[in-house]
Amino acid sequence: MRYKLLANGNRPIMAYLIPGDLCDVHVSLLAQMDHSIATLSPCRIAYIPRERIDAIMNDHPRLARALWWATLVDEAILREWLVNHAHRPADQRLAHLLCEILLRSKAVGLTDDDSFELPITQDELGDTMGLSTVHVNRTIQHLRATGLITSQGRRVVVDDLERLMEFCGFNPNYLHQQSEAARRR
Amino acid sequence: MRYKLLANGNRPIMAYLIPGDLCDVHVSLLAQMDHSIATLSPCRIAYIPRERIDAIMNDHPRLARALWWATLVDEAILREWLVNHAHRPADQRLAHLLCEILLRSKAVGLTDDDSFELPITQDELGDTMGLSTVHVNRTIQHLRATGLITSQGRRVVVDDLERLMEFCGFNPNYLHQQSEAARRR
DNA sequence: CGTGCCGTTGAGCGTTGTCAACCAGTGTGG
DNA sequence: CCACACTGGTTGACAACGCTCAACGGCACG
Repeated sequence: MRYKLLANGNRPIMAYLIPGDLCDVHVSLLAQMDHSIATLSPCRIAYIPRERIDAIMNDHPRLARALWWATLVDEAILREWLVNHAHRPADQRLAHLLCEILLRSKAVGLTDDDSFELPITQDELGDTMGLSTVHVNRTIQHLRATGLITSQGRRVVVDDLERLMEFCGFNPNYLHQQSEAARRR
Repeated sequence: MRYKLLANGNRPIMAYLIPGDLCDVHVSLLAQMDHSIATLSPCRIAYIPRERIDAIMNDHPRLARALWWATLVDEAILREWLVNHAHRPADQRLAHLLCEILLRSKAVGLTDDDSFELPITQDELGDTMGLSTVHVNRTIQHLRATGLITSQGRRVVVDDLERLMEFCGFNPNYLHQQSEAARRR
């Protein structure tokens, strides 16, 4: 995850990185890091030396383009989070976050029939959505009561993805998950 | 500004573009636009054809790098907005937004001794920060009463920037406004 | 002199936060 | 094997922040 530490004791979480995501191109381009990165579960991490990125920029314009593309997708996700945090009530906010995690996990083959492992505590969900732990808990119960999700321990099951997306106004286009062919038109 | 239109009638504003900002590199890289762009005041806009961007990517790695850099700064700003929207109360949220607009305007020479024109209605500020117009109004009055800002019509005057930044916990590092020399280290 | 936009104010309500406590599961050391 | 501590989830009561609804005033524009 990406996070910051605030003077008031809050620890806002600003992004979840799932397997396959680039996490740190910033380091080679920006002079200083403006946030921190931490793991929420055991991770395997590939290290790409700065010189390698430089070399790609110089000699491989198509790869450079792809890297830039990845940054633009991250940006799109951030914009959607912004919308989600500031303009939707807690229940839709949580539902929206779950939809995104489900679709992104699915894209890398980490789901099992619209159910997935969520290695995130309710406290961390609160830090992500700007809600208190208590309210996150009640919101989860609300979604369960409405039949929108089922959860056993860390496993979240979405029985009817269409309905969940409908509930929170989820439009997946911001994830830009089309095939490369479609992307180049 | 960048904005979206939601089914529930909201119109979240996700970014303000000030003179000199790139507004639309997305078009040449992402297959579809996931948000809209509109002007809040009269603007002069430079159009860069898609082929020109392609050419830069292929033949001018240093320019390509600079474009990518600009994207990363946009991303950093989005992250900070995310923090601001989800983790600060209304008064600090507004103060933080004003600090950012002031610093970004100052960087392009649009300020006059820590005062600047803000061509944004209270309604639009509400759409930006996820607050109702009424509450934005009361928040502005609160900042005025505390002596943190003065405003005459569209003009906002910050008498004591240090104090305003202190009030909202503003850390300007996310704007990455160092000189190019510092940036390359 | 109307019309419309923007800012302002008041009253009442609802969502969410805080505080405090309790419970279940898990790992640890005696 | 059993206390013990610790983490994460759950619940209740109450307060606060921010929203909605409704109305009004100033100002620009035609």
